[in-house]
Amino acid sequence: MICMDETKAKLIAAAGEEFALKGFAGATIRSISVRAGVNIAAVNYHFGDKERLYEQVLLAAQHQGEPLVSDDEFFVGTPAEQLRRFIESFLRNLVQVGCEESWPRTLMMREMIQPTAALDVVVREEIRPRFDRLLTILQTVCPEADHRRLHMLGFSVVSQCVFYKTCKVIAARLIGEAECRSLTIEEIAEHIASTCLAALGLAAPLDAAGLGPNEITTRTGKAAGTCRSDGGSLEQ
Amino acid sequence: MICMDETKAKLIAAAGEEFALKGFAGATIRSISVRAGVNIAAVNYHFGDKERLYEQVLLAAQHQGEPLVSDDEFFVGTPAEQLRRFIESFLRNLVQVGCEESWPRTLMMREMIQPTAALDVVVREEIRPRFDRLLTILQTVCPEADHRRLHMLGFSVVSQCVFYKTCKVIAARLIGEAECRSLTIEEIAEHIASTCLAALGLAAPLDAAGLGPNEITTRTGKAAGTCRSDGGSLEQ
DNA sequence: GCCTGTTTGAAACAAGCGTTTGAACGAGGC
DNA sequence: GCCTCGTTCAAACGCTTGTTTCAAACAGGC
Repeated sequence: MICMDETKAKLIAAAGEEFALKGFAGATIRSISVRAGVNIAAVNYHFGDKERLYEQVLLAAQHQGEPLVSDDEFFVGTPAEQLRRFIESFLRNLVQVGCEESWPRTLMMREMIQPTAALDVVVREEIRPRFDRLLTILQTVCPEADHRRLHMLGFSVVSQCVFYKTCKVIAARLIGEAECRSLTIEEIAEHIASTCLAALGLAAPLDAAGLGPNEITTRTGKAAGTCRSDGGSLEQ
Repeated sequence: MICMDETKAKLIAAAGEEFALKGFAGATIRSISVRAGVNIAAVNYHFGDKERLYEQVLLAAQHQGEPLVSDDEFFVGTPAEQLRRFIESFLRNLVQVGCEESWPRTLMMREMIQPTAALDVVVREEIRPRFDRLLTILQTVCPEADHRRLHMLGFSVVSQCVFYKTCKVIAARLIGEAECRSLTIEEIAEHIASTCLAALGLAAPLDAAGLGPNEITTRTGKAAGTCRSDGGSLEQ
């Protein structure tokens, strides 16, 4: 009884990376054991079999992100400010969890293709609370919208964030590895936030918002007629 | 020499579904052969080995979607109309290709997690041409935007479409299987298009656009100060 | 120091994998 | 009719997989 918990922890960490990298079927308990630096039999001794190891890995991955802040901490400032904060923390949480190319989120992507029972748990305990809060923000902005519309609005917000995780390899091939790596979380968050706020009418439209305040009224004629009298400042 | 091409085609179709469902490592050439209704040895005879079968499947998947229309056919109407058409055809192409839960797109999702050399080919021949056209539309709308901004704008558009494929299982768990299935491609496309157009200043903001024209000026005070004098009609 | 229960180690297990084999099959040319 | 060539088939081949085994190593209680 020297270091049972240490062996278990090493196995879960190694298995997380292996499963994320090669998938459940592709990863072997031999390669996992080697990566963890423990004996093959340890998997069977501590977890029973490969499948139960995978379950434990998913449960562990679930708790790797930032913990949910309290409602009082979350709903401060204007809806626009809340949305900005939501987007930035969501984005940050997506990209850099656990590092090693964020294996908990990669595992999540695999669950989206081939869901197991663990996905329901993660959605219930991690994803839905955050999504409900987003819906609350959106409802204060669009009190007339029905459920379907609110849901699609919520999807519009999260989809733009999730994209930079799920489609990263394609984005890199489209705009080049260099430019893709040079995009900071702050820059992306700022873009997504101003896009959503502009769509919701809480900020000036995008082509104007991207410029300095002095240039906002000097557009070249495309989309003429749209009002942008307030120069991109946030309301409320 | 009875039906060699037929056997190859059956194998590729069956392998596509199996690889999409279980991944490269998870699918066995035995299960593929059974699904195709051919002998196991046919895989080795026609393709050499499992890996080269996978390559052929990806190449075949690539040509399953709608073919690229000509520039003359694509760039008709106002930029707003072009964007609407792009979004709807892109969305339609994403969701219902090849049916059987769109295995070519599912295979693509697996490539995003574990890219092979085939991904570069697909990006070069299928994805980049479409993305470049989207950028062209966006550039006519935002002539002042630099490359980085245009790229992020493009990502904002495609991400909202891609979401309904990549994150479908989570979306279904969030809003319920019933509501998720009831969302039509037309409805989603309309939502995404009006979101993007509103963000770009080519349409009225979303909360207004979702209502009838007579209700647009009677909002309840949230986000007061935003201009919506033109009542949601499209410009240009 | 010895016993007890827990944890590790190297080796072996059956099962399933991708792949190969060699015979059988069937259509066309002579 | 017979030979040839491309294709299919059932069976077998190694090899790797997940899993099990059993002896050795270990800390703590007496």
